[in-house]
Amino acid sequence: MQDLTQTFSALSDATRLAVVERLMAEGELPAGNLVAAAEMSAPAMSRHLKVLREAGLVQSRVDGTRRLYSVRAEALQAIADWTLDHRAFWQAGLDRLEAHLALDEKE
Amino acid sequence: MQDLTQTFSALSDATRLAVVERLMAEGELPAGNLVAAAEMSAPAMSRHLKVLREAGLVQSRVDGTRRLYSVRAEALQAIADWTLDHRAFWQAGLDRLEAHLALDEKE
DNA sequence: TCATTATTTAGCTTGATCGTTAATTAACGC
DNA sequence: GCGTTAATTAACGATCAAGCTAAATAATGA
Repeated sequence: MQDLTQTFSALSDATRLAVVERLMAEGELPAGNLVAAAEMSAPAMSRHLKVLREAGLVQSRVDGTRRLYSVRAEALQAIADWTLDHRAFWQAGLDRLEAHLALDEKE
Repeated sequence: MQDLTQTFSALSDATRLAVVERLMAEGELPAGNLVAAAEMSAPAMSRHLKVLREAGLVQSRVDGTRRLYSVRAEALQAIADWTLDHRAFWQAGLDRLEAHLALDEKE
């Protein structure tokens, strides 16, 4: 991973954010599957995936003729850590973090 | 606040990320102070502040001839919430979140 | 009101980003 | 090896981001 600005830059595009969210929800997916979901040519998606790769947000592995993409936890950790470092700011008064975690417990 | 991509886009520039971090650390500051810290013309910084304002990351209030800028907690919350929504991903195995919070306790 | 200080807006230039189609690389099965 | 499928790279055009200088706006204070 590099600096946070590169991570944020990678996530500043709707297509790329959607890809990351989908990979987090569904796990490893081939590039072709991601192309099919986005209304976009394969080369365009390939370029987006390259941006995500270079930012350290996703990784790919070869599976026959396909390339399976998945999210790199470290990159997400970096963002989470940043928000936690500045928790004093967004946590004003009531403990939102606790509330959020409590919500998870119920699920 | 709008969508997360706009928030991420605003933070994808080193100057703007530095401004946000400084405002979080030092609180409300006049635009001129932010210009002085960055090696950049006043118009350039003004434009950056506009981007941050439009993304909902900062707010400004008038103080005589100056404008005092500060961070909007809601925007930071939005990012924190997003990471927490996908906590299952970056939290792999050991509880990093707990570790981070425990660190805060010590301070 | 007039000069000063603080900040933003306007106009311009340069470089990056995002999409397209066409061509290339890589791995598989026959 | 050859054709097929999957994905990337190349090359191009259009739009957007970020810097600058100069000009405009806003509030203060003599």
